[in-house]
Formats: sequence, structure tokens, C-alpha cells
Amino acid sequence: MTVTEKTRPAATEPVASVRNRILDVAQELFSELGYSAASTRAIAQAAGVNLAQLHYHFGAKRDLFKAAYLRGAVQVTEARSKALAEARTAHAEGPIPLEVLVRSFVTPFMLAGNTPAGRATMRMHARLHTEPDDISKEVLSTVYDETTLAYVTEFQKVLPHISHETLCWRLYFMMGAYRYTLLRTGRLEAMSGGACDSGDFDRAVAEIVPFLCAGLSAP
Amino acid sequence: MTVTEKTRPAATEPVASVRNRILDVAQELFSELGYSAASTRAIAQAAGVNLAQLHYHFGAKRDLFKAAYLRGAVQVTEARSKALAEARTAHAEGPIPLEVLVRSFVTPFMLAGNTPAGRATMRMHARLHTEPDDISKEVLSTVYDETTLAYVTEFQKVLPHISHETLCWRLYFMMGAYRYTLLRTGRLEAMSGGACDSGDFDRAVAEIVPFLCAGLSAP
DNA sequence: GTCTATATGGGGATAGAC
DNA sequence: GTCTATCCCCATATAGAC
Repeated sequence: MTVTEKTRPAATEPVASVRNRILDVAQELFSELGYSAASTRAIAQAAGVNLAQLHYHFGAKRDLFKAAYLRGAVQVTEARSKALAEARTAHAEGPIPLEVLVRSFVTPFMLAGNTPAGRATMRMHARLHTEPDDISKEVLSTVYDETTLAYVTEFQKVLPHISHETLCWRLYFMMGAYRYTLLRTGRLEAMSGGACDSGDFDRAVAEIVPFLCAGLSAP
Repeated sequence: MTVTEKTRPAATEPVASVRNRILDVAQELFSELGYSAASTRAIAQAAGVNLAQLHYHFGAKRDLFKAAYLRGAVQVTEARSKALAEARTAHAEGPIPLEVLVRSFVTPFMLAGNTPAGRATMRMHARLHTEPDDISKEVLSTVYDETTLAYVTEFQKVLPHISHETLCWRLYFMMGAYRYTLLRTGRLEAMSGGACDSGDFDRAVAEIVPFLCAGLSAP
């Protein structure tokens, strides 16, 4: 304590927390407003820092977006591919049962919605395809490509009688269905006259799994 | 020709075409870039008019967006509800067969993709939920609410053994699946290694109909 | 109805002191 | 690492001449 070295002790901790605060807010605002409508000024202000700090830590807006997106997505994607790996070893002899497979794919993102940070991750994910082209393409191939291909392989194993092309289409529809659910558009409430709640993600999982299993294995 | 009246003869035609040109371009740019990223300047320039003209004809950006969106959506929605009405009269005695119902719901938007203007309509529709909240809510309830409720009723008739809530969830998943398809995200191509083409909307319809029928009527 | 010019504010990004 | 001040551009919207 007496000898204060240049900047090392207790200087790294707060820095990390500043970065985290910025990322939290960035996730929140990007997920709510989208890339273009969420301004760096608004993010800085909500995080309690100033613009210069934001640029010091993350560089350009693009890069901040990528960092914010990836922080959430990497986490969830790891959960997903871990779930796949476990299912793989649990059914070493044959194919993974369809329901298990669907559930392992859908659950990590859908149940993320039960925490506030997870909700932001979810929404950023769901709306990623409507962000500026170059950003979304870059980010997507960074995180998803490998895992997705592994899933295609596994699905083909449980559904060997379905042609590869048809299978791909169906998996594409699956992605659409669950991503739309993550968005919480309010259409479910409008349609059901308030009987259903699109924020009830446990229910959403319970409903979507049989729907997808049936759709994927349709004749 | 000799007597030139104030502004009436042949003055209404070009005006309409200016408005149409603006709407065409607005649809195109909004559908490609989204509300925030598509600037009124860019729209005016691409339409070959200046900013003041754009405001003269459509008022604020919000209103231009609504006009552009509604022009396409109203058309497609009318096709959809006409298809429903026809199916209704063709099966006066009992419920409309599931496949007919699904097809009538999905086809108007999906086959719109075969024309350039329709493609823009499609994409605006698909990404509407990621536009600023107030705009999307307002527009959605203007065009879709009635038709959607009519569909819920019809689906319940063909699928009487499914609870109302579960049915709503499934219809919600259906919306997600087909809207995502309209977006053309490139994920289909990535997943299939280029074997499938997400721009082939006839194929998309052929694939999605059995998928949805199976999913909706899952046990 | 159409144009030019401009008002007014917000955006991303950086310089340079501390 | 943090701050203030500022550059410079682009945004939406309107005024007012023609």
C-alpha cells in the first residue's frame, strides 16, 4: 500500500468492469433498436462513460457491435455444441433421437430468455439477419457455421429416409420458427387474444419441440 | 390543346407516376436497409426527385414508410383473404382441409418473390418486426389482425382436438418459419453447401407446406 | 407541384490536455 | 485510462422563390 507502483494493482479490475458495463448496455440497446438506430452516444451515456472512452475500449461502432454480439452468442453456442456432444456420447451406438436433438438445438437460446442479459442475447440473435449485410455475414460465419454443419449431419442420421435437400429446407424452417419466437413480436398475444404469453419460454420450448419433431419427420 | 386549363388535363397522370416511382424506390431501400438505415435523401435521389418533393408528397419519413409498406402488404393480404374466402365456399359443408389452408396462407407472400416489386414487399414484411416499435405495431394491426383471426378460426375447425393455446403457438411458429424464409438470409445455402437455393420460392412452397401440415397437426 | 437553400440537430470519430 | 472540446458529415424537415 505504501509503495504505489505505476498502474498494476487494482487497476485491471475496474477496467474490466467498465468494459463489461459498456457491453451490457450495448447488448441491451442493439438488441432493442438495432445497429443503426442505437447510437454510440446513447450507449455511452447509458453505460455512464463518455464517447471517447467507448472508442478507446472498443474502437469503431462496428467493432463494438461485434464484441457485444459475440459475447452473448459464443456463450450460448458453446452450450449448444456441448449439448450436442453429450447427446452424441450418450447414444454412441446409433443416431441421437430426434426429440433430443431438437431440444438440444433449441433450448440454449430459448431458455436464455429467463435472464435479462440472456434476453438481450436472444434478441440480438433473432434480429441479426436484418442488420447491415457485411456485419451479419461476418459474425454469423464466425460463430455458427461449424456447429450448424454438425447438426445437419446428426439430423440426417436420425432421418435417413429424407433427402439431403429437403432436410436442409426443414432445418431452415426450424431456424425461422425458433428465431421468430425469440423476437417476441406480440403476434402471439394478438392471435390468441391474450391467452398465450410469448415471454413464457418454458412453455415455448414445450410447444415448439413436438411441432418441430413432427415437421422435420413429415412424410 | 389550344386551351390550356389550369392544371387538370394530363397533370394528374405524371403526378401519380412520381408518387409511384418514389414508392417503388422506398420499398426497395426500406426492404434492403431497414427504416433507420434507409435515408430519405437516398430514396429521393434514387427516385430522381429532390427532398422537398418527397416531403410534399408523403410528409414525414414515418408516413412514407407506412405508405410504402402498406402498398405492398395490402395487396398481398387481399390475395390471402380472397384465397381464404374461396376455400371457405369450396368447402361449405365442413372444415377446409389443412393443406389447402396452409397453402392459402403461405402462398401469397412466398410467391410474391417471383417479381422484383414483390420481393421488396416480401422483405419489408419479413423484417417489419425489427423496425421501430411504434411503427411496426401500428402497421401490423392495420393490415393483419382481422385476417389472422379468421385463419385462427379456420385452423381450429380442421384441428378440433388441439387446444386453442397450443394451436396459437403453432400458428406463431408457422409465421416464423415462413417469414424467415422470405428474408433470404443465406443460411440455407451455408447449411446445404450450396445445394439449395433460398431464392427458389416455388421449391420453398413445396417444402414448407408438408412441414407445416405435419407440425400443426402433431400429436 | 417543383426547385434551391437552409435551419437545426444528431451521428461517428478523434485531438490533445490531464 | 479518462475527460473536454471539436471536426465534419449526414440526417430530417421546412421556407420561400418560381
